[in-house]
Amino acid sequence: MSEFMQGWKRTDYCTKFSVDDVGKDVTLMGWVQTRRDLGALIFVDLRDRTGIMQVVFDESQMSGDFAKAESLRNEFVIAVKGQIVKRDEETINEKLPTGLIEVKVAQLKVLSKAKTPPFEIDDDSGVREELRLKYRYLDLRRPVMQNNLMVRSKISAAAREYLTQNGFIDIETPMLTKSTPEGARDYLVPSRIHEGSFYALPQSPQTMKQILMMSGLDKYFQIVKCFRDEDLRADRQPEFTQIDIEMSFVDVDDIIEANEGLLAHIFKKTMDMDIRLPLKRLSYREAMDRYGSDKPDTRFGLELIDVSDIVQNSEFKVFSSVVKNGGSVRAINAKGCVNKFARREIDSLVDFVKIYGAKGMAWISMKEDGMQSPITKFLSEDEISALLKKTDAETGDIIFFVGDKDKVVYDSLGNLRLKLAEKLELIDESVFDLLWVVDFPVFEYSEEEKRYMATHHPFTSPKDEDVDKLISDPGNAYAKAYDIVLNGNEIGGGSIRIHDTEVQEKMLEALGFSQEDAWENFGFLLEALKYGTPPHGGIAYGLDRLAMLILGRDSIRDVIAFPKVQNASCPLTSAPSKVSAKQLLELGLKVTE
RNA sequence: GGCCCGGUAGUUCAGUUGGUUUAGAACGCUAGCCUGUCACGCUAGAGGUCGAGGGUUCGAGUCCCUUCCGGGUCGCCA
Repeated sequence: MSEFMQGWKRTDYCTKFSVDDVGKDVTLMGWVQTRRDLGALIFVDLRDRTGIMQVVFDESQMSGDFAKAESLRNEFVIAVKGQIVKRDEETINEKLPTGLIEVKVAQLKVLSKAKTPPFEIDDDSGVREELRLKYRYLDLRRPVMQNNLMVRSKISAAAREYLTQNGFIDIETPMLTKSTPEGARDYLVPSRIHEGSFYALPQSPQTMKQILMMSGLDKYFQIVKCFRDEDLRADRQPEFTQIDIEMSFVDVDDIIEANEGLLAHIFKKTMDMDIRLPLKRLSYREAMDRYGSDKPDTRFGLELIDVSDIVQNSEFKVFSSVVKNGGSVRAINAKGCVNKFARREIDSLVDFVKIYGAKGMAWISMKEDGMQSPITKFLSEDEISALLKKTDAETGDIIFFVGDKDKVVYDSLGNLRLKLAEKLELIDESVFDLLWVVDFPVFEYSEEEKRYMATHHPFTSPKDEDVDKLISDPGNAYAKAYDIVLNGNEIGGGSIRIHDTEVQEKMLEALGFSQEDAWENFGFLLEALKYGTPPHGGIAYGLDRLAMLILGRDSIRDVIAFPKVQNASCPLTSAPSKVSAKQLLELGLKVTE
């Protein structure tokens, strides 16, 4: 049976002692990391969240407690009373920060025994994640995971500190709220009182924070959980945390400026890193044309080159027809890669771009003994030399070409660019590359739904000069929207919102809402707009993703204490689960097997 | 929903062309010995439905089919 504390008080964490404390009587508590049993002498590495202290049990100097010491096993929770002593010269452990000292134990309490854990609690255990998540409490004992959560805590503390000091008010918004069309699928919560009706968990507090601006609260922030019932990814969870911000009487530059201050504060406080302000800004158009992505990683080159004009009248129909149909042909020059990619690897890159909808990928390999390419035989000499000139092709290079609709070209080459950079190890992992992408289009055309969809969301303000284009020329309307990008990852995004009823109604009309639907879904917002709305806008950061990048992790799950796996279940609790017939009946739901 | 990768002692893995015995190794675990270990050491030992089900075969961890689980990704994520 476990022993009890019985008045024992922990003097301090295991690593808070040094040679200055030699001779002191202390009480330490923690977990048994390892035990080294030499017979009449037992060493235990005692672990807590700060690290390790070696404690020594010497049979000749302990009475009944020595038998207890012999029974200790890994992950037992113990309390020891003893004296800090200096280690002999030859027994100093330089690997431990506390390696100059140890605790000579006089008394031991076994506060809790432990089963043998299913995996070892150390940093380099490459244990199946499934198992780690099932026994998350053991996984979280690992120093690396404890550090992840502590750094995450520092990030949110730094954000809270900066925002509070700059006059932002922390306001909570409801978790049980109204389902909205557009955007992600909602998590729904059935109402007991209103049979057949549902609350939705918020995808973001978007409309609420706008209403707070209409309420005159001016500067708002919240570090808040959001929910989206969509498929998971390495950097996407169904519930995640946003640093959500909104300000009144501002335009794009004001928000960007305030957020650069916030980012600088976070990087300073969490990593002691100074970031150079103002940050780079790229327009959406430029980002797409140069990098094929609206979240470009600009830590390396391999930029896209538009060669549409060269091939638009070519006999090579694969290229000329896509240009005539409004698409484009673009290229990436993989400098000096002729000898790095064998034919088989080029073929696998061709397969790679097919993931993104490309029907194929052409290439010209600039070998020393001449060009090798599946397409040069279809092109005229003039076309070939123009292509080589425009792509700056030299001996040793491989030029890749994709011709298709712009979206496919951007997706394929944008991702090929990242793939090449990874294969060629072009990325300096120690660099933090922050930039703004601005001037997003208001709409994207959805082939699937045969209508325009909001690139950002339906409350995003068009640029002042593009208001009239919402209906007349939606494809060419640009928005006061911006994303903040870190190393090729979108870590936040926002916009100036529409603060005018008429513009908001036009926007909803352009998105295909009837007057009636618009009012049914967003009536509360449309009505509120009419009562005096300040120009306002804001931003929301993905805290999990930011923490992941700052910590250099590949998975968002490593910075979330209790994440869900790919099928959106929780291995620890087994959520989601069946509920009782009684619970279902109370909701007016049918009970089925 | 599609595509790709994976699942073999508690853990991480090896397991050749389908055939050497009772499917191995390391770590972990159990027991014994050990007063200066810190990757403690030494000795002995336990531990397996090869994810599951079906099939082919004289013979399946290995080949085929189905299925479950995990990871990555496309679609999706205003």
